[in-house]
Amino acid sequence: MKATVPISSAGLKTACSQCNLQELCLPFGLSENDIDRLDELVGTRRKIKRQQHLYRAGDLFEAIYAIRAGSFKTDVLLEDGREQVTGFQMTGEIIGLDGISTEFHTCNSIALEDSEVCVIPYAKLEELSRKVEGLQHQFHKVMSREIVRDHGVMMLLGSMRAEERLAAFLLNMSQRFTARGFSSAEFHLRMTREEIGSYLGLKLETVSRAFSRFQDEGLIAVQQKHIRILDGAGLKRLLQHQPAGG
Amino acid sequence: MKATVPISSAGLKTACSQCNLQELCLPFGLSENDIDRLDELVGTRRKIKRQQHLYRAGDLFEAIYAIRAGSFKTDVLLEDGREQVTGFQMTGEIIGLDGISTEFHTCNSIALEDSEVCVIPYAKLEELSRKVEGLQHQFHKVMSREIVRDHGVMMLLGSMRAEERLAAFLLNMSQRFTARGFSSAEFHLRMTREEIGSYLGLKLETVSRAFSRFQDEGLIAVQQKHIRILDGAGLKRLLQHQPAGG
DNA sequence: CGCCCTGTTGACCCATGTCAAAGGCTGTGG
DNA sequence: CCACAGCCTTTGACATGGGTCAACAGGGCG
Repeated sequence: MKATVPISSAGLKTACSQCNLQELCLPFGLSENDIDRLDELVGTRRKIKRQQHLYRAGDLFEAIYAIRAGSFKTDVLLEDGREQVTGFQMTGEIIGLDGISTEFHTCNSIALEDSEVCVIPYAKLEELSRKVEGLQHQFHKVMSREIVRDHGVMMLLGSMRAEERLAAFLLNMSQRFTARGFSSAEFHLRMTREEIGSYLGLKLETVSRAFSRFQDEGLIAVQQKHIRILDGAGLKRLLQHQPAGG
Repeated sequence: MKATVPISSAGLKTACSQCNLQELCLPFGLSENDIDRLDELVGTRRKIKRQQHLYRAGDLFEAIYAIRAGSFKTDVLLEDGREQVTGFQMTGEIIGLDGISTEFHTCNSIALEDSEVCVIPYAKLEELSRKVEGLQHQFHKVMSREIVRDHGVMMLLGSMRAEERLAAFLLNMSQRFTARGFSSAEFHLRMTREEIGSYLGLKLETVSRAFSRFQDEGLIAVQQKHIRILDGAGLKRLLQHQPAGG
């Protein structure tokens, strides 16, 4: 039952103007006119199978990517094998920005499920954003938003205790699913407990125990990767007034 | 003994083309010609006294700043009073990038000593970087470098133990002092143990103890904020092969 | 000169890591 | 369609790194 017509993984033409992810992606806030010009820019799509790398630390940087379907994690590896997951990305989000700095990627990007990205050649993006003010501004916002997000993660890792971190994580996921038109109360996590733990600076057992405790307290219902939020306000309450940890 | 001629804190004209921090700052890599055009852009300088804010979370974002003299910390505050220091900045570094995302700053920037910054009005920067390709590229690199740096901090906070964090911090400071023409082996920290601790996700007592242990082991000599690195290789060794912590 | 802020050190404790075992899901091959 | 293998998750028992609390010391500024 394989596809009888082999489809080149890099052969599909993309069109931002046709895409229903506009609101979440690089075109956000641009005029129709400007979005049409973006179409020139975004070259091809690329399919990435679950567990495969979109790029690796050390790869030459040539393009940034907009996630068209699926989801990814980015991570950094230390020589001794320790892994730090630096983020989870969903549809409409832009990845690869780390590569601009040195012309080489500094982290790995791995698909959490079969996924598809729009390839945005970076040289072309710079060129076009010199002509299209709205694009320039939106691109800067995307980068700045990444910086702000990173600061939030630092806050999480540097100042919050295990349960606060997980609560913040769940609320963040919920909000992002909502923005994509999915239920805010019920969703399917694509990553393992170990990956969540790495992101949150915790061991997988600690993550698992925190899930169990949340469930015992009636805040959520967990079944493997399937999460149902029963008491979002309760989760939010966890984020405040906690005695400072770690 | 006050200055007899009152100097407006915002009245001094800046010139990148004259500045000896070029190599570390926004002009890096630009042609002489392009740097001359930067001079139009960079409006004024502003002096900030020790402990004063350059901007606060919630302030309207209008400009980014290049540090001309002195040093700063940036931090994020939680409602319950917890503070996370997100970075320490030295001469030539650019601060304020967090504000692009929402038009409002999301963190506080506080001078660690009497300092001076060059004010770079953001609207003008976007305008000029549409005309000057090199400036555009350099600005993007600055933002990307901040993202990469943040990932490094996440690694630190998420995967390293207390002594590794401090060793990484000291090596990083050493390297940045070197880049500024100061000794790599001997320097003066501008921040308190508490601020270092907040940055590294540790309590001040833990930072103090780690300093003492490093001293006992002959890796460094500490006297208050004055640090002398005696065995840089030893510090580097601490960063590897450590059993994964926290 | 004295106060206050910063830093150091000790004793104790707790949150989270470590190690271990077992159960459930999923995918694959027979 | 079933059985098996491997991964993921959960849970328990125990260990420990770093937090907490407290006392004190040094240095700089008023």
